[in-house]
Amino acid sequence: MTTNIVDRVAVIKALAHPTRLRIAELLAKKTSCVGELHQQIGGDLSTVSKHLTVMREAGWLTCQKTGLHIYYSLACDCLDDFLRCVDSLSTNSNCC
Amino acid sequence: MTTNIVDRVAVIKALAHPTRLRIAELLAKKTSCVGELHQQIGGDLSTVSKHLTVMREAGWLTCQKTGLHIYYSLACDCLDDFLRCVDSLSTNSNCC
DNA sequence: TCATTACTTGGCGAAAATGCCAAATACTTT
DNA sequence: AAAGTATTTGGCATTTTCGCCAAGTAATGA
Repeated sequence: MTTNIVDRVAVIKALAHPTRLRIAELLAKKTSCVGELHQQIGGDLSTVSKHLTVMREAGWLTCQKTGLHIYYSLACDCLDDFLRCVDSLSTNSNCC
Repeated sequence: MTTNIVDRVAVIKALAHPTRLRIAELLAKKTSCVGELHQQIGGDLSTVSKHLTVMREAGWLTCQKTGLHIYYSLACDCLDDFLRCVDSLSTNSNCC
């Protein structure tokens, strides 16, 4: 199958937001439910929930329902590689 | 220095667009000027130019002026790793 | 200097993303 | 069944992004 550029963009876009990137970092450390993430992040709980939906639909997260809680986890083990690449890009370009 | 989440998001966001991702792929194969990229991509030339500015300011691109042309190149060697991570995420999540 | 080629910048309407509130759903406990 | 807890969904105003057009800048050549 051909690598669809639309799917790729959806994945990348799902991390192209400060709150969602923060969520990814938090979930890389510890599987959590929406309420726990909300405590770290602030703002509206429903906003956090919607960010989680975006990330889950893009493929970054898996989730598991246990009683009243829904626990979210990072679905990949490549976030460090991904961010290593991101951090390697210098913003101060000596260009034309 | 602390890794600033705002800078990271700017880098990620710069690739979170179908045309810009396409540009990254094209430039990974071959250093090109705006006109050459425009031939591959279509649309308005000024739009392509603006996408290049976004990518350059984020750090993805370097550029070099030679006469009338401005040649753009990928500034990193980690695009493959980056995309490998992106492609590893399955969209069809078997979640709640 | 004038015309041409290559590219960028300004501006603006259209589309998409964001965040908050209110309401709805789902499960548990009493 | 009713109340309580955890989370999602709907809706909407605000902000951001996008793409095209027109105009501007920069280097080259006649």
